[in-house]
Amino acid sequence: MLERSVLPEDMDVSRVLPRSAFDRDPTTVARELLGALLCRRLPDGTLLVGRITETEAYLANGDTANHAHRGQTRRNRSMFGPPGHAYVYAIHACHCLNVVTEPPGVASAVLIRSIEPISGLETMRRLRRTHNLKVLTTGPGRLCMALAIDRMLDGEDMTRAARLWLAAGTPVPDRHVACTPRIGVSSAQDLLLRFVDRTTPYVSRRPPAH
DNA sequence: CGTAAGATTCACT
DNA sequence: GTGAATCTTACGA
Repeated sequence: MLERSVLPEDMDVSRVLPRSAFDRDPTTVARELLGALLCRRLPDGTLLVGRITETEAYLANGDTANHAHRGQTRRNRSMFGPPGHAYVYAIHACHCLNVVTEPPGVASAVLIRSIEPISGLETMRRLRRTHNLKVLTTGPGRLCMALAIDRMLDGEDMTRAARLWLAAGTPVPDRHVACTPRIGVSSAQDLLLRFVDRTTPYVSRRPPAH
């Protein structure tokens, strides 16, 4: 299959999201990140791009699923820093990527759970050791493996567009967005803090048809 | 220092 | 759907 070498007009990875985009409550940021572009520059110059299709918000207050709900530790330190930085942690044998939200001292974040692969697919396939598009980047651990994201990128300032950043994409209209409970967390199942683009197959779990 | 618990994934039934 | 793999972190002794 041919590598897509030129991105579509509305997928300009230089439209970097500014810090103000993340200095807001995580629920709003999670919703608005749907459709944005997750961009990764590898040490050899390879550019990997995916369109965000699934996110989750983790709240600073009253959210026992938030790693920071019992205070700062070595692992979650990044979440207490400025908005727009990455919080990357390891779980089981995988890594998960979050973007820190709200001002320093307010420990909230948005977990990026799935992307639709846009550019750099051959490299992603090699990193993931699969040719199956359906599972290439659908799931927080899978997308981190596909984009070579690990704890080295914890704390990275994503507004500087160096190794890892977010760029504006095509906004996803409300009628295409489903809100569901978060995946893999036992607490707070009553909160609808997961946001999914219902029109794409590139998500970890499809929400109910209606 | 030992142990338990995951914001997961994969192979299987 | 179910269960096992896998491994880092956190926390208490």
